[in-house]
Amino acid sequence: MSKPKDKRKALMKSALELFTSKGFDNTSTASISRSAGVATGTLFTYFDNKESLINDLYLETKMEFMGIFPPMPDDIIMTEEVVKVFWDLSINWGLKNPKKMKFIVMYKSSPYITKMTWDELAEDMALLGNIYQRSIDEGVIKDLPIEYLMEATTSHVYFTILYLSSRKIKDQQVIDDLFPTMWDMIRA
Amino acid sequence: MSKPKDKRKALMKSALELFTSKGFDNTSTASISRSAGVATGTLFTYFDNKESLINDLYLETKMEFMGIFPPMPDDIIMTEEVVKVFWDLSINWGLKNPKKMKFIVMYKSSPYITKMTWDELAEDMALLGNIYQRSIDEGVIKDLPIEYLMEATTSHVYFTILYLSSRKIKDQQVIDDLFPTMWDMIRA
Amino acid sequence: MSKPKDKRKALMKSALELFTSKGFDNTSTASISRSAGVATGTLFTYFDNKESLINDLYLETKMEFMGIFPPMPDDIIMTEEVVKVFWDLSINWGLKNPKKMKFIVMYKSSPYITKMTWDELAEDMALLGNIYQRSIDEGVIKDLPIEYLMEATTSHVYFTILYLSSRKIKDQQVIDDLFPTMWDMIRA
Amino acid sequence: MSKPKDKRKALMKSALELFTSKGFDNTSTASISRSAGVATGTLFTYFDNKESLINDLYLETKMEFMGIFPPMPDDIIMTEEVVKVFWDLSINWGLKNPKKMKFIVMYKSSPYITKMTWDELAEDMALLGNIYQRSIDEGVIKDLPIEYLMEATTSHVYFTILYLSSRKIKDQQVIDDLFPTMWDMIRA
DNA sequence: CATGAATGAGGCTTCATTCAT
DNA sequence: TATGAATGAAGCCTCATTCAT
Repeated sequence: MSKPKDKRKALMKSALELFTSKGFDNTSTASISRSAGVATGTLFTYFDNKESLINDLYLETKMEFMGIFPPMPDDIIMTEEVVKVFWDLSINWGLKNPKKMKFIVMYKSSPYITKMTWDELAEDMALLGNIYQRSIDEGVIKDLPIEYLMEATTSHVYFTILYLSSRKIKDQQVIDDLFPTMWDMIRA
Repeated sequence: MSKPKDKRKALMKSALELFTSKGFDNTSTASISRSAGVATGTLFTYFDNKESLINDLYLETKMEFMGIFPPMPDDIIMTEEVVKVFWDLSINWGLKNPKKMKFIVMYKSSPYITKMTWDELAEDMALLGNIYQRSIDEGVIKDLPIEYLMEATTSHVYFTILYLSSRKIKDQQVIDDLFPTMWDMIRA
Repeated sequence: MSKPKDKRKALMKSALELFTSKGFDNTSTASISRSAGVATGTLFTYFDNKESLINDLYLETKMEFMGIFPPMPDDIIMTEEVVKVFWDLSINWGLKNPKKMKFIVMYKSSPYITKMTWDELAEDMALLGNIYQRSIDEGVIKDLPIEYLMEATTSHVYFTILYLSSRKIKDQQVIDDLFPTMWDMIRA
Repeated sequence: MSKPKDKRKALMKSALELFTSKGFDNTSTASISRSAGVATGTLFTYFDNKESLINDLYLETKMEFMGIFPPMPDDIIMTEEVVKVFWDLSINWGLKNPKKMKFIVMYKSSPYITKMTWDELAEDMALLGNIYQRSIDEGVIKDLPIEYLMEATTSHVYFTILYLSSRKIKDQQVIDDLFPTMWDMIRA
């Protein structure tokens, strides 16, 4: 007797696997079901439709990723040490979860982003935005549009993870060595 | 009467338009033909198949982009001034050709890259690689893996174009202001 | 409600009907589905593709045909009486199943024969070959290449069925009268 | 400067080649034109359509085949010697023109036979029919329906040619050895 | 909740034929 | 006559989704 939600998890897992290896459109819902060991119809008892599955998968993956960051004091500023902590946490999570990382990137440049997801992203932005603003005010990072800085750093982190992943590099030393590209990019 | 190759051009144009707005898989060959004002079969007199159309479109777009860079002396080094020239040329072409830019990015992370295209890219890389190597040797940029530096800069340029495009910003002043994120990222 | 496999049977029946009346290439999968009263896609839940449908239809038809012959003692020889039994069984089955007969003939000269089917045929041949060899050794049939004799007789039986079918002749008397053309052809 | 009708001949030749190797439906008119070294449209200046080309090709091939038989006295009878002459002529022509032979067989069991061709065949039949009738009356061949005997012999000749062709056998000795299967089949 | 056979719209591609040059 | 680009109907097949069990 399988626990309730077991099948949902299996479907999510298969979906992640297949979407990242074959792309959204070359992955049929039937293949996801098959790979998860459930019937074709079962997928639709857990998700309204394929798009919904993709969005749910994104939301949960994103939440898992956001969960790795420790709570921050309200008045934190982006010093080199602080940014290095984020860098290490992000890169290491990405290297341990390459498919999840790839999925997040794929999703963001896909036509599946819905309004809901956009709102969700905006929320993240708002929180982070404060930190960036304060850091600019303190003169520790460049005085450029906040959105630009946020997205540029995010983008650079993703890029670095993809670079290391594809070369199967896991050395902390390398991660340390690459950090200055990040920090110099934004520091004042 | 229409000039020869007129239809081919129309198909290319429609394809660029539709692929960038709806994605490769959500763009049917029929919709491309319709949008180009030709019969469904006509597309296949100019391209063997959908994949072939995508590859041709990439190759021609890439060539157009590469064509904007002036010839360089063999012993050129990546000083701030030199990098700034590339930055300006790239960003401005990207802003004038946002769809072409988007298409290039889309293509590179799609499953449509064929061996031919990979070889073509490898060639580009080899040429640029020398410049990076010399610059590292001269101590003007960071001593990090060449591939990392090349891809990171490329990625950052693309990101910046997408950022500016989506906000319809065309100011040279802004482009100048953002340049330090690029240069600081790699300079020694 | 319909019994399981009802649709498969209906598809097979329609396929036999259409293939024999219009040929393989002038029969669309859509027309088969329509004629069977199912949706276009349904055909493909029972058969991988058109070729597969044709092969399955052949295999099942061939098995049905082979099933009409009684088990033979291992040392049987092709005397006139024995050959007459085969003649009667074959012709009568052919007259009762003219479409199936026509289909078997069509299939054998089509490009749809796959390796599997060839192997299957080779097996039949091997079994029959022994009988022919023994009969030659005993001097009851002509001493000619076994393959020639086997194929010539098979071909003559098919021809006779087609001849009688197209004229709607079912008389046992006629079948008896025509038998000597067969027997004289091969007897010593 | 090519003679008029040169292209027509080239088209006929390519058509024979392609039809016999790939079948009617897997041979496009474009491929015939290409193989004949003419433009796609040119085929349609010589033939109304594909079907017409097939019929013309059949008619000409059939006439060539019929032309190999020497004129016969009006009161000829099918003695063993006479039949042997037909057998030798037919088989040898078939072995020298395997594609033409194959084409004739293909055509007869295809959906391309039109009324015109049927009429043409009926004419042949009428002429030959007299010979068969006289031979039956003289008691030299079996007293069976004339059409049956005519078609059975024709069919057996075709079969033998195909058998020998596919095994690349050209020995006159073998042809002689196989003759009794033919003669015994019909002789009284 | 789970199943999986069934649906049918829609996608890619082929090809006989036409027609302006 | 000859050309070959252009046409668009038609073919095979896929797949998200439904629904009776």
